[in-house]
Amino acid sequence: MKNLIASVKIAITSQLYLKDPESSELGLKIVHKGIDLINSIGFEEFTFRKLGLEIKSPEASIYRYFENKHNFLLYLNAWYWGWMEYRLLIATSNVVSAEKRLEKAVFLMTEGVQNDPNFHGIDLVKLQEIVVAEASKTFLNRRVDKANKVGAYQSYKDFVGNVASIIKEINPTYRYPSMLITTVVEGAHQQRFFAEHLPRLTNKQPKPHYLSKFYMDLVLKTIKSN
Amino acid sequence: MKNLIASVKIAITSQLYLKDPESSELGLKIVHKGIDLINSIGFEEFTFRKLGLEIKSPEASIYRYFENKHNFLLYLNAWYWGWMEYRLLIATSNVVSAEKRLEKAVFLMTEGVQNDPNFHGIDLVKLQEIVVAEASKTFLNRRVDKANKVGAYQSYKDFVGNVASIIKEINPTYRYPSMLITTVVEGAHQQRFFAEHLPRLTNKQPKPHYLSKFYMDLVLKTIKSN
DNA sequence: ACAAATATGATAGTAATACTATTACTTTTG
DNA sequence: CAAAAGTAATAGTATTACTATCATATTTGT
Repeated sequence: MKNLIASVKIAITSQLYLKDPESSELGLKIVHKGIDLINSIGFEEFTFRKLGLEIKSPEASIYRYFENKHNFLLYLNAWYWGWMEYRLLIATSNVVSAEKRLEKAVFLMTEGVQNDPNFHGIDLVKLQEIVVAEASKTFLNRRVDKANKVGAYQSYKDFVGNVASIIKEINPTYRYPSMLITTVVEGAHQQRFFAEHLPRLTNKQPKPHYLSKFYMDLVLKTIKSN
Repeated sequence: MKNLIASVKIAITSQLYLKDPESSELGLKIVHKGIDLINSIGFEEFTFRKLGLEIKSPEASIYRYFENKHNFLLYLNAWYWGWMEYRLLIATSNVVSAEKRLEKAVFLMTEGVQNDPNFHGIDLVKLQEIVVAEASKTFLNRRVDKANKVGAYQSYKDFVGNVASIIKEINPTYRYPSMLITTVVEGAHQQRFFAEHLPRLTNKQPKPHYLSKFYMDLVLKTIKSN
């Protein structure tokens, strides 16, 4: 088997899979084509049977990697936030000004992937679209506490923790950094969805980066005065 | 049949049901017990078969009122926002100061139902819990455009429109009122959920109304300066 | 008061989903 | 080169998300 592991590997708790999908060709195919399929038909319509037809492998083979489609979505979500942590690290290292680092973080949280659209063979544009449209389903259900216990949301928490410490640098007395960050992350996702489907619930602007500007303005005003 | 319609009726597009559930005893039972059941087992686990067992009526009878459980959730959501509009109207009428009206609106959007817990026989505390935990599923799916066309989100849009016009009164040049409001509404829902299940993603405080204070502060700072 | 319309109950049936199980074949590896 | 591990092929099950049919009960208009 050729080496499938590149220099940077996104670490994901082994509790989310039965067998590491990055350890075999079939596993990688499941992830890559799974992203394509969820992106094209949506998570509700997505089944392992359909994915099996796509990759020309039986449904049962996919079940050897993931217990069910919910865990597959948890896996993709964890991978996404692991990758976001990595991007945050790169974007902020060697930047002295905390405010500049915060700006980079907000940009990452609110804007779509642009360059670097492929990493470890994963289509990052599609993966991000999945996270925007489906990620809230990873926690808005009765399995959330169990999933949390096995570390399903660890990389998301770490990301939020990292941005929170930037805010603490800027204003050490500010009491709600995590609340503010998750409001921005989930808010930005919703606004992007609304802009496409329910425009009256948002205020789409023609100018580039209006979303990150809106949220950056909101964050700075909120944490600075008082 | 006795009169089931009280003085104020929440108007809901007839496209969301096959037969108006407020027009019969069975219909009301479906709605009341349906709220109880979704609240207790979650929307994924909820089926019309289970609800049928609860109300001792066959599954098929429920299908005469709602095409499927997704439309049932849309109906509950529409009802909730219709009721919120009504609450907003009551809370803001005869209040001269726009800022005071905005404060009341933010309070409604971010705090849990407290008094008035029963309206038309509907358990509003449970209904609100359902909206917090499940409402995003009403639009985060492939049927959103179809549902939007038949007016499923009308009362939510109206509510947002009403609050937006208060913001416009305070700052007529502010460009993102709807974006700001939906960020607050969806954000507050998420924070309440996080406080219970993923505490590291929020900053829960022991003091009362910390959520509405956080969001009121955020809104005022955002719309005022500049 | 009574026929017609309407609402509900009882029951059955179907296609698809979300899995589990078994056995056979094919690679990889020590 | 044999044992172990991975994959394919196939079949089977319980549940879900409906649809259909027919009998019975209730309401309604005249």
